[in-house]
Amino acid sequence: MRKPCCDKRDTNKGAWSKQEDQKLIDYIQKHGEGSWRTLPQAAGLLRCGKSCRLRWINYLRPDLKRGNFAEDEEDLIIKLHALLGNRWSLIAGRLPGRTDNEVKNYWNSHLRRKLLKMGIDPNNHRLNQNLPRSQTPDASGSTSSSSMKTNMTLADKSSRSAGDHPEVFDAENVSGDIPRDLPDLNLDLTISVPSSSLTKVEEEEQNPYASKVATKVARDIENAESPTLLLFA
DNA sequence: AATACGCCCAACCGCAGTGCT
DNA sequence: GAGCACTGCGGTTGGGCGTAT
Repeated sequence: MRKPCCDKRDTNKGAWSKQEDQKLIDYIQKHGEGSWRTLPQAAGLLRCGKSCRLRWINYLRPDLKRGNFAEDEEDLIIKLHALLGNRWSLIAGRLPGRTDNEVKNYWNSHLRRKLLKMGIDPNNHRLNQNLPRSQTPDASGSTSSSSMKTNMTLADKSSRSAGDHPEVFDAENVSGDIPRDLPDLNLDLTISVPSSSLTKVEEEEQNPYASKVATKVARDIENAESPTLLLFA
């Protein structure tokens, strides 16, 4: 039996106060991230380490981009979800300043619905035959989303490489039972990790978190069995 | 104005992965 | 190799808020 991550009797739960936020920020600015288990006590917080980590990553990190998702971010999420499924941390890793939680919430509250409205099954990114397609305004192409132009190239490529993501776009099936007016995902993924002329070390100094995520994403992509994923590299 | 309803998002929970002893 | 501690991830929950009735 695993011990709980903290003694729940002595920890606060629920929304964070400004004072708690400030304590956490101050502590991390002084000592850096990590050691989440011991951090709360060291920082004088009555919180569980996991809670501190989540608060920092999802809300307090200085490099976070707050506010609405841009259209190109939406497109990218849809494309990445088609390839990666619900691997939110990987998807968020390609969206500078966005967190996995934010992406996940945005997907569940906006993008899922948007795809459904367009007659696309958000789980497998295939056209849902039970839903009306052309009647819906979005499905007729009124959407300005660049991802919905007709282009099957990458989907074709990915068809044999879905590998451990059977839920992803399967063009082999598509060719058989999906009509040609399929709104396509234009999986031409050209967005890259924010680049700069900085060296890796300089980059890490300026933005340690983004750098860490970028490294992890690159590693995950390299390790991915699916050749499709190499397109991100 | 009061209530019901639906949506959004921060936070929690449990499990899996990884590294250390 | 086993056991443990710690971290990270994805699914889920619930409170707050806006809108509809």
